[in-house]
Amino acid sequence: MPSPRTETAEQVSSLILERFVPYRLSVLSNTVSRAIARIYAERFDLTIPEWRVMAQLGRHGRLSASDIVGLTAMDKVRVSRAVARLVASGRVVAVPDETDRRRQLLTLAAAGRRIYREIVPLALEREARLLDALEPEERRALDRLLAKLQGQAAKLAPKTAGEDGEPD
Amino acid sequence: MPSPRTETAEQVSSLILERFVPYRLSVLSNTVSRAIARIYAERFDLTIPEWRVMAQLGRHGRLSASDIVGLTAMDKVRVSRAVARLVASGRVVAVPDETDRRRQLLTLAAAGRRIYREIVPLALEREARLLDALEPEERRALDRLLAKLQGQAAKLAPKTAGEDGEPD
DNA sequence: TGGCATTAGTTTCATACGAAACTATTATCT
DNA sequence: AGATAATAGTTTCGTATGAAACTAATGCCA
Repeated sequence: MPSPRTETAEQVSSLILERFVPYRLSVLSNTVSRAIARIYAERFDLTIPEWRVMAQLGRHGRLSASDIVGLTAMDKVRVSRAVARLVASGRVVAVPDETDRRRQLLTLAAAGRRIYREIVPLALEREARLLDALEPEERRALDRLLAKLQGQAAKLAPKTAGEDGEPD
Repeated sequence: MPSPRTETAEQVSSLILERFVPYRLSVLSNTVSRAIARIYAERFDLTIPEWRVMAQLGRHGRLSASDIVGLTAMDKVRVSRAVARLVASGRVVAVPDETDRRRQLLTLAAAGRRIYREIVPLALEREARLLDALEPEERRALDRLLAKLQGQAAKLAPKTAGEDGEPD
C-alpha cells in the first residue's frame, strides 16, 4: 500500500479515484448497506427507512414523525412514506396527538415489537462481523474518525445535512 | 463521548442507531457526497456517475465501458447511461473497437479534458477541507481503516459488490 | 380578535436507480 | 463449420428519491 496522498493537496491535479476519500466512503457505505439491507428486505420485507423508524420507536417508545426526522437524518418525505407503510403493514400504530392535531404519535404495534426484537441482534451481529476486521484500538479510532469527519462534513454541506443520496 | 459498544456484540439487543456503524457510514457518506456533488452539478452540469467516468478516462486515457465498470464499482447500467450523456454533451468521444465490434473505446473530447482539468483541483480541495479535521496520523489511520473495512464488507456483501444504494 | 408566519405531514413531479430481459457480437467446444 | 455459452452494452420496468408545492393546524403579534 503506497503512502496515501494525505499531505493536504499536494500531488497537484492528479486524482486517483480509488484513493479519493469521498469515493471510498461512498463505495464502502454502499457495500455495507447492501449487506445489511438484505436482512431487512429478505426476512422482514422492510426497507431501510422503515427500519430506521422502527429503531427509533423501539428505543424511544413514542415519537412523532418530526421527532424521527430529527433523530435519523432522513427528510420528512422519507419518514412520511416509511411510516405510512409501517402503519399499513400493522407494525406501527399512529394516534392523533390531541394537544396538537397536526401531529400523530407513533408507537410500535405488537407485530412491530416482535420484529424489532428479532432484527436488533441480527443487525448487531452484522456490525460485529464487519468490525471483526479491526483491532480494538482500531475500532476506537474508527469511532473517533467517524465523529470528526461527520462534524467537518456538516460544515461543508448545504442546508440539508442529508442522508442517503449520491456519493463521491 | 461514552465508550462505544465495540466489544463485539455485548450490550445485547440494545441498538442505538446513532452509534451503529453502518448507519454512521451512511450518513457520513451522504453528507460528504452532497457537498461534493454540488461542485459537479452546479458548475458543470455533471452527475456523479459522469464524473467518475471522466475521472477514469482522464487518468487512463482510452477505456471501454466495461473497463470502467471494473474500475469504478458502478454497474454497467449506470456506466452506460453516464457514457451516453457524456457523448451527447460532447465531452466524451466513442469510437467502435474494430477488433471487437461489441465494444466502444471511449476518450475525453477536448471539452471533456477542459472540464476534467478544472474539476480535479476543486475535488481535491474539497477532500482536503474534509480531512482538515484530522491530524496527519489520523489520516493515515483513516486510510487503513477504509481499506480494511472495504475488504471485510466485500466478504459480507452479496454478488454485486456494489456501490451507491441504500445505507444502514 | 384577526391576520401572517410556522410547523406537521402529504402529495406531486421529475429524476435516478438497478434487476432482468434483450440485442449484437465474439469465444468455445465438439 | 455449427451450436451453445459468454460478453458488451442498451432498454424496460417497477421502485426510491427529494425538492417544491400543498393542506391543515398552531403560534405569534398587533
